[in-house]
Amino acid sequence: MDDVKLLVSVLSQGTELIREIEGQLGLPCSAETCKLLAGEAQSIFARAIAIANALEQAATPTANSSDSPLSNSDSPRCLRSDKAFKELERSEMCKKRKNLPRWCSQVSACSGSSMEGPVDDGYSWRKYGQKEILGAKFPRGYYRCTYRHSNGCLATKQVQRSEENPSFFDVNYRGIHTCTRALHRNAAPQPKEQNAQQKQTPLPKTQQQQLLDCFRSGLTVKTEGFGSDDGLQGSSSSFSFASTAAGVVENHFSRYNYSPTFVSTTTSTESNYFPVCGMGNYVVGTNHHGFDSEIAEIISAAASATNSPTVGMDFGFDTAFPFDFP
DNA sequence: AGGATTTGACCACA
DNA sequence: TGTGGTCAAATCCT
Repeated sequence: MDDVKLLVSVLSQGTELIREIEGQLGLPCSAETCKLLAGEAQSIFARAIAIANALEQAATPTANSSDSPLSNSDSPRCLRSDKAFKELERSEMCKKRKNLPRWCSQVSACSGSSMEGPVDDGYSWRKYGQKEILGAKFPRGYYRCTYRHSNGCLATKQVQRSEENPSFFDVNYRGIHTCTRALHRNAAPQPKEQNAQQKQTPLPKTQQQQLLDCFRSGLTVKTEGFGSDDGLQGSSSSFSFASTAAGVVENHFSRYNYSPTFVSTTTSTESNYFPVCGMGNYVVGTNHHGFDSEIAEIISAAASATNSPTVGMDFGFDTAFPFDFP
């Protein structure tokens, strides 16, 4: 039942956003704001779909009653011995994690910030482990959602410094945030763990706009390794955004392990983050084909727009990948 | 004092 | 049996 409440809550947030967009429509020069809000709304509704999917899975007769990926906090703990319960919980969690969507991204260590981790991705993470990985120069850090216990959010991520370029971090995300806190990250109490790299102070609207414009103007879309229409039919596909001004932004997607690779080398000391959370919304359940076709549309639009590999950002980057500047 | 991080130990899987 | 992922007690930080 908590899951249903969560779903209602998320949908309400979406409705709020739509209202906000409506309010913006009459105002001059609000197109960009509308786009941003639309992106946010899209992300929220994708989250709602994820929750609905999870509810459906939990409702299927074959599903274990405690198999809800959203909440296991209300399992009948009192009916079992603590140790037995923990063992059972562990094995159930193990099964669940196997089915969680995964995707990875590469982010830069924010210049001027601590080198302890990549830039904020908009969510609150709590570190629960670190391990030396065989053959790897740098240890891997294990993080889970701060609201794991309160909201049953199973999202986790693994952060490891890239060996090729130690100023970048390889971040592996697992699971989708089912907590609603992330949507209100500015309002919610933030953990102190992110230190300098997490500045939660919202940017003034104009500054947000500048960042977005700056990012857009410096982006190039390259289509790599695509034949024609069958570019996405293979086992993997990729395209990249290369920022000629500020650095490189790359995305690599594959059918079974989407790997959006965002590399931001913005010189801004303000926290910025790419919507890896939004990306996650596209790998919910079995919606892979929808995501693929969306990418295919984007790529074909980019390819047909011009023979030059460089196109403007108006092909819908912020629709497919809504930005969010805290 | 409460929450976050560290780190050794445990467990599942290949 | 080795390795990666997670747990949980100890410790740190605010």
